[in-house]
Amino acid sequence: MSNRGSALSANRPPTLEDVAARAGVSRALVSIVVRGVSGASEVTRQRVLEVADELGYRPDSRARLLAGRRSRLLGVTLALNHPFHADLAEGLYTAAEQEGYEVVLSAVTRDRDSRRAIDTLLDYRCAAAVLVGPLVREPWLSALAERLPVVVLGQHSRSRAVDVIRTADEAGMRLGVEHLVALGHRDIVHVDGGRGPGAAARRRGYQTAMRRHELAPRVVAGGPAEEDGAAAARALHAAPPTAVLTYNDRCAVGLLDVFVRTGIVVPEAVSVVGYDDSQVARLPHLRLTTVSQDASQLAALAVRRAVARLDHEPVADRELVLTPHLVVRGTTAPPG
Amino acid sequence: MSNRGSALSANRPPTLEDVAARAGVSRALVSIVVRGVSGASEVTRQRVLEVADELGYRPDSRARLLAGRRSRLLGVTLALNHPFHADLAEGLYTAAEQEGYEVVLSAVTRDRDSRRAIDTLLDYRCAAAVLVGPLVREPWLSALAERLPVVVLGQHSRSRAVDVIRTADEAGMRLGVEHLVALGHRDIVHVDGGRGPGAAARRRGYQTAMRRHELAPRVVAGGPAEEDGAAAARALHAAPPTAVLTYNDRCAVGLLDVFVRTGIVVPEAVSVVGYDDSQVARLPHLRLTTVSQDASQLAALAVRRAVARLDHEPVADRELVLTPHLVVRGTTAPPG
DNA sequence: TTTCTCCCCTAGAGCGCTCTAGTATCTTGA
DNA sequence: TCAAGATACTAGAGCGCTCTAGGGGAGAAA
Repeated sequence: MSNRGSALSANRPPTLEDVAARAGVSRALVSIVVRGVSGASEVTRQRVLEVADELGYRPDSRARLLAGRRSRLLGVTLALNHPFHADLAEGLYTAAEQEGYEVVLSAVTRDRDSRRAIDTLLDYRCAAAVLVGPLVREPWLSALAERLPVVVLGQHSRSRAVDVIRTADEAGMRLGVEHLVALGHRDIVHVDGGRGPGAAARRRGYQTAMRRHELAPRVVAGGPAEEDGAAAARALHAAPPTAVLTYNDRCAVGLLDVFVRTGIVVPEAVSVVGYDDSQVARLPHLRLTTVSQDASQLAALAVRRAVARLDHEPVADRELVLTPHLVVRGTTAPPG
Repeated sequence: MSNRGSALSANRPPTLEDVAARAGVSRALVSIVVRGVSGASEVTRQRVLEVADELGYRPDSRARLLAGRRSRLLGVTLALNHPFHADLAEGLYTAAEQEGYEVVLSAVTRDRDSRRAIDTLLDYRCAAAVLVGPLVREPWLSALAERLPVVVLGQHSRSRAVDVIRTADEAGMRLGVEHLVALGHRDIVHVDGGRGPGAAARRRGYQTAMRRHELAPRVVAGGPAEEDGAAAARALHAAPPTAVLTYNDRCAVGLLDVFVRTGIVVPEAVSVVGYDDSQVARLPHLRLTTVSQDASQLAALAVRRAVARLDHEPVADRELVLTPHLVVRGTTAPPG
């Protein structure tokens, strides 16, 4: 906002050199001050910061990244347009900042696959990668993990080369089943996630919990998106159960929509439980009962883990599994 | 994948220097080859590329960005979790690649405002900024535009300092109104977007179009999200119109949901038109009639404009306004 | 032959920063 | 009094690349 009277050429943003010249100290000292490390007297520190502010100095990320021994850059892949990923990304930004790291996002889209997304991160020479988006297949994942610490966030991975931070999907489904059973339901269907991340575990958790209550599991093919839930709802129309647990919230939304349209009243006729507690679940007109994964905690742990690896701290377990909890809202009730 | 037998130290990724040494040429020549510019014979070009591939060489973005005169980096702000923004981002990636630019995303979240997001982009010294996410207020926007070319994408801006690529919101609403009028509707309500981007223009477009048909405009307060549409639906319950145009698709989804729940059948009792043609509108169970903004074209034009500014090409108009078109799906029909 | 091009290639500076090694100054203790 | 240690600061190398200036050799023109 100021920049007045300085000897800066043209429109070029001020550099350390400019600040140093104006403050009458060396470039190295300014570097020390702006990084906030020790080695400068309080008096000079103040003066340098003042000058920096006056010139509108902002450190150049590229140069900083290039010069530093450790890169302090966290690469994140994610699928845009996925509410839960958005929640995680939000948490990652916050957590990374607290640890003194920067975040660079790389989106996975229809014509930009995970490998492309990861390559971009690699080109930035980020210190560690957090994979929120779809994973790359095994030989690639391990190869990646050889180059930098890799944290898989929010989904399971067989790979023994990466860290995994996720919630216990089986336990989550059990919570859902138990809630419904406690309400008096016995005819409980699971609309699954097919081959989606975590789908197998959730299916398994559902089946185990059902058997524990001596109930017959009934799985209907679903998927990760609204349309999959909608399709499942239509498939269920002939013989609707009294309750449904879906693979995720988006799936639940599609299912709910078709239910409502076809005159199946929720929760009076059918109870519905989602999974993720993403922002849609909290919408006042939906009020979806759902299994909550604490996105910000997951994100914080992922960042922590990445930093731990970078600092070569000892890590007890590759996999960190959080216990989810159930958020009861308006889509579940005793069977009518 | 190879890297065998090279004299590379430890785990350090190969550099230009490594490739040059192995190929027996200078660093500069390798640079020429990997950048794909002229100045190398076909024979050496092949050999260098072979060696580069063999070593698994990938250029270091940080260094490349730092050394180059022009940065070839396009900064993009966006709100995660907004379907239309995701569509735009997807288009930006594709378009930027074609122009030989890289994209860096900076998310705007609840505790990371637009200014923070933009500062991050600035720290990367990107060549130009494309603002998809919420805008910063005026003094800031102009100040930003003084430092680099700024393209506002998908929304209006008063600022004369920035380029704007968007669709004609007024025309879009007129299309919606005209479609409904042609179907025989006369009692048409607009659920508006409040102070959201483009909301004023859409409201105006609706009002103008209604008056042109000698119909009385009726605007109900809405907003950008599902819950706003839902609230509007409840507000309309006492005296439902025969048709509704909403501010955007998300708003329409919330509205539809409440309509369906309260027994208002769409499109038989009420027709609904959304805005954006985002991915939700295309969901098979929704099949939302909506005003389509061609995200990939918008994105391509935004990139084109940014590059034009960087190349100092003459630009006719600061603002480029595309004509939207209507996508008729299943939520509109003649009044019952 | 000489000179002028053109083509292929290299040397080396420099982008803005970090970080190691070192210098100068000030304390402190015996 | 001087050595020993802090403390405050600086010089300068180097991160991996791009890009300008220029070298050298081959072929064309004079």
